[in-house]
Amino acid sequence: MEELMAAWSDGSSEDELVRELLDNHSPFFVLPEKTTEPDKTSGLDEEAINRLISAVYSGPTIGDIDSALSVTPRKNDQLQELSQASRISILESGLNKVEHKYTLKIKSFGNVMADDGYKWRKYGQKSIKNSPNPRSYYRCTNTRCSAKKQVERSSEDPETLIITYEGLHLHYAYPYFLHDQNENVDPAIKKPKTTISQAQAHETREAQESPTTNLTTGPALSPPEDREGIMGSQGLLEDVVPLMIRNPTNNTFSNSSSCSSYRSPPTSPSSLSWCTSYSATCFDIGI
DNA sequence: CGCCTTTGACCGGCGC
DNA sequence: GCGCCGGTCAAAGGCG
Repeated sequence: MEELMAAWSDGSSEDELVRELLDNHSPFFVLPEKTTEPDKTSGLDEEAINRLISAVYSGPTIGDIDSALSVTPRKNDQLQELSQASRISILESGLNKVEHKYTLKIKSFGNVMADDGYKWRKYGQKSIKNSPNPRSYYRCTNTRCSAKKQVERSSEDPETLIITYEGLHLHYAYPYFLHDQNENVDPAIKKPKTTISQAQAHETREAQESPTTNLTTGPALSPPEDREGIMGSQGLLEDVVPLMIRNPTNNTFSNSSSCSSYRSPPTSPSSLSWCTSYSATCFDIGI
């Protein structure tokens, strides 16, 4: 895993990934058979890929987030409204971007936490100057994922968690690219996979749900049942609020292909889905 | 026994 | 050069 991460940290590997993306017959990345949008079946692939390629080299902006959150299936006006609400919630809830990192401030209430579906491995904890609270460092356990996050408790408000999200949950895009999941998925990847449709529904719902239900209201973090099925407990680490933003339909790789590629991680298909997740109980961050 | 956290060491960047 | 600081590594131990 370390080797893989290291290999991904240099530009040549990134270029390699881009080449993989351009190769429709790559064993790693194949184009989705079809998009969920019926009226756009031809001519999409090249355009989408081009957009994806450029996204590999650029990071998301607040505007991207805004756009991504504004996109919902057109057929569902209710979802559209929900998405708007979510968007407002997020932007008013302290989501900030600083140098390829997204910082989120949320209130934590007690120790009732929900897993966000991502497995994190803690790889460090440091005491921070001018703060009584330590900061914890987590990396996504998926070997093909560059996502990291830092969690610390605000020195001003002990109830506020400051989560800095960095990188992408690359693997969430893989169902769109893997020709045969059983064939190509790294055996080390233990995160349960869902089917494309399931993953899509999962992410879409969370993107719209969590900001309103969790970010603004804080308590009552009871996770949807089906979430438990695909994530499993993390022991000490239980993630609280899931937030996945993805552009679900109208052209698979639209603007929200705002994937951050911090430093140089090759985050290719991650353009499809980036997400923030934040977490930690008091115990979790060592308080 | 394998996976995870803990925790001090280590490293690189930066300011003096 | 030196020390500080934030980030990462990796050995050791814990736990299911």
